[in-house]
Amino acid sequence: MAAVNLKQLAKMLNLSISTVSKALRDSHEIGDATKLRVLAKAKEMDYTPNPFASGLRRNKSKTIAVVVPEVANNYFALVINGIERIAQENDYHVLIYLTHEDIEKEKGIMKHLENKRVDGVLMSVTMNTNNQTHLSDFQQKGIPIVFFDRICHEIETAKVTTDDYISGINATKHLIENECKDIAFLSLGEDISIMQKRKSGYLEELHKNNMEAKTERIIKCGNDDEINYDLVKKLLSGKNKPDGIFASVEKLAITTYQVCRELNINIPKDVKIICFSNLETASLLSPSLSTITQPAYNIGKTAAEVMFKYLDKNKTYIPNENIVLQSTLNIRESSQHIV
Amino acid sequence: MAAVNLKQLAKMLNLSISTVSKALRDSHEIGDATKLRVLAKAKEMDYTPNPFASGLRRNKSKTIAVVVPEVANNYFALVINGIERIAQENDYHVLIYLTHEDIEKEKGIMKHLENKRVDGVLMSVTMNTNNQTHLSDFQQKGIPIVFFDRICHEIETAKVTTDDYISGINATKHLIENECKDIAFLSLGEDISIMQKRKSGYLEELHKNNMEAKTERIIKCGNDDEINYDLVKKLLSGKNKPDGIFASVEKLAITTYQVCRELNINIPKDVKIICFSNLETASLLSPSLSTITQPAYNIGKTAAEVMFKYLDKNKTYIPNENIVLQSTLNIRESSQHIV
DNA sequence: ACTATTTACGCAAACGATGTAGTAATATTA
DNA sequence: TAATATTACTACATCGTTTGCGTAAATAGT
Repeated sequence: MAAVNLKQLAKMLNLSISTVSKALRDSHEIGDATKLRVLAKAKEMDYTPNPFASGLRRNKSKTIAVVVPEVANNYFALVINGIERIAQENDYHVLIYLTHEDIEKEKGIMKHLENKRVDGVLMSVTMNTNNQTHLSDFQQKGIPIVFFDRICHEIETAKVTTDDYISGINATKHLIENECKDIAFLSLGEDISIMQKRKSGYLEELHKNNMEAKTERIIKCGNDDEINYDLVKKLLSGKNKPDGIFASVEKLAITTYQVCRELNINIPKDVKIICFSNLETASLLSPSLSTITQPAYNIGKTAAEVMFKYLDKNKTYIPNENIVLQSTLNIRESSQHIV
Repeated sequence: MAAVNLKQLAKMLNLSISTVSKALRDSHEIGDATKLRVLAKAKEMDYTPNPFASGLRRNKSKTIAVVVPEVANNYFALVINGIERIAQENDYHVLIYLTHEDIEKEKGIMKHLENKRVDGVLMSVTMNTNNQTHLSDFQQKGIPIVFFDRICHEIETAKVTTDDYISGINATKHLIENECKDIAFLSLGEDISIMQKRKSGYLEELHKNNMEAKTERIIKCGNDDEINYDLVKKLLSGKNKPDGIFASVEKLAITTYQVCRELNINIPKDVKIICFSNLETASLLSPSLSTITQPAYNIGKTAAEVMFKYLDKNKTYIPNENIVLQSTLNIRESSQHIV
């Protein structure tokens, strides 16, 4: 019942503690016969080393942390899936922390992690993270960070993102090709780089098509669904409403669907919609939702792989590197012009 | 930059290590003036205790594990959300492990956790967990488990579930009231208790209405989406098809929607559907999906609260307790008879 | 004034694993 | 055969905290 430790194993085998320890770690200092005896006994006794003792001694936690805004979100859930897969393969454990888009919570979490509880952190910052001192402070403590998607440019490390600028262009272009003359952009916050890029793509494509980029068409949504609902409702009320909507994140598209339902606005006839999304049921919605889909699972997998590449080498410093994966455009009914 | 430890703090303050340690833990053995000095210096130096050292010494990890089949699933994601909330409140950390419905992986994970890496485990077993020796073995090591939703009856501990039997009855009753004469039940595996209960409710209600419960109407689906697709396709092909479907989990309802789309079967005219689901977009599907919705966030919250109730008291043994929360029935288009 | 108690602190032994340095015994080489 | 190298092990200090015990000084009790 009670877990055996090295001391007890050693006594059983009439060996010293260090011999047992070395035998288990397959040290060249130990004879083959002894190694076999030790291994057999360890297996019999179901010995597994105490993670706190070895963590303390070796200054290694065999644990990484994932810090994300939320988990009840197809995108982040898939990312976590990918991370967990790689972590299991590397015999690592995964701690999860949710910021709920609250920068104060993010700061608190990073403070909590500073004491070497984890060997590395994979993270996507909150929509409100406009200051990175808590992140650079953290890095100073010698724990590496790898960012994905919602990255922090100012921090020197590896960053895994998707081709958001191109995707922004493509989505906008697609709406324009489907006869949209007045396209609104639903943004989540405005500080984070990913939003800047998506918006830049949108603005660039408008410009290219000699379409006016009106500031009132850029809606700064936030973390409160009700406020977002009102913002979108306001956008779509009255006669001067857009005929196309580019939602920068999934939940804003869902909100838009709900608003359209309330206001009896027909998608795609009255307004066309496209958004970034990993929604499984996008094709089953009414109407089916056109999406730019990020390779979420692979983003998680890649971020974790980069992290382990350095952890394996015991390198706590990760040089700047931008890994860009491609999103795919899935055209469905919500964005298509009906002839 | 480098983290300070007690020894360094002690030297700075001209105190012994133990005095500093006790001061920080607010021991009555230390004078108030000294406490203040220590606290101030600790704050100044940004001291935070090494979790491995104190974990080793106190045999406490301040960490719980969540073991679930998957995370890219609205239900489990919400549960994790609830758990994480309570964990943060209790100053605990949350490790996450995914079994992907693989019982061997589940066993491996439990083995990994046996060495006191965590103070407790919150879990939902895989659909294939028909044997609980790895779980009772785990419990024997003195680490408490709390089950939620996919519980293991044979293990004595606290279990948080929903009223699945009643929900099974209500869903079936609803379909019958909407003119269904031949209702199929899509099951996920058959071993786990939650499925038994949902199925029992279904069978009971059929019986009550003098409807035949044909075994070929109980479809045993599994973890492979393609196989499930074929099973459902077979069910809905040919003339002898059911006019009602009760899907025991969300993903099987989605599969059914996809099959119906391929086979040009009209929901709800040709076949009515209801399922257990936490899908945010249920009301936006075409047709909108009737669901039994479990209070996922609260399930996670409750399970975590029960766990901490015992962890706080340093009790590793949790007596049997069944906490049952209520699901809600959300009737939408997919299950309604059109007059 | 002398013992008993309280206060405020330090010493040192854990916790369990790891790794360096040391040591017998055997094997190799000049 | 003596000097050297190798093999196979053990002893011990260490990682950073916690905590039981000891103790000197201050306070209280008689």
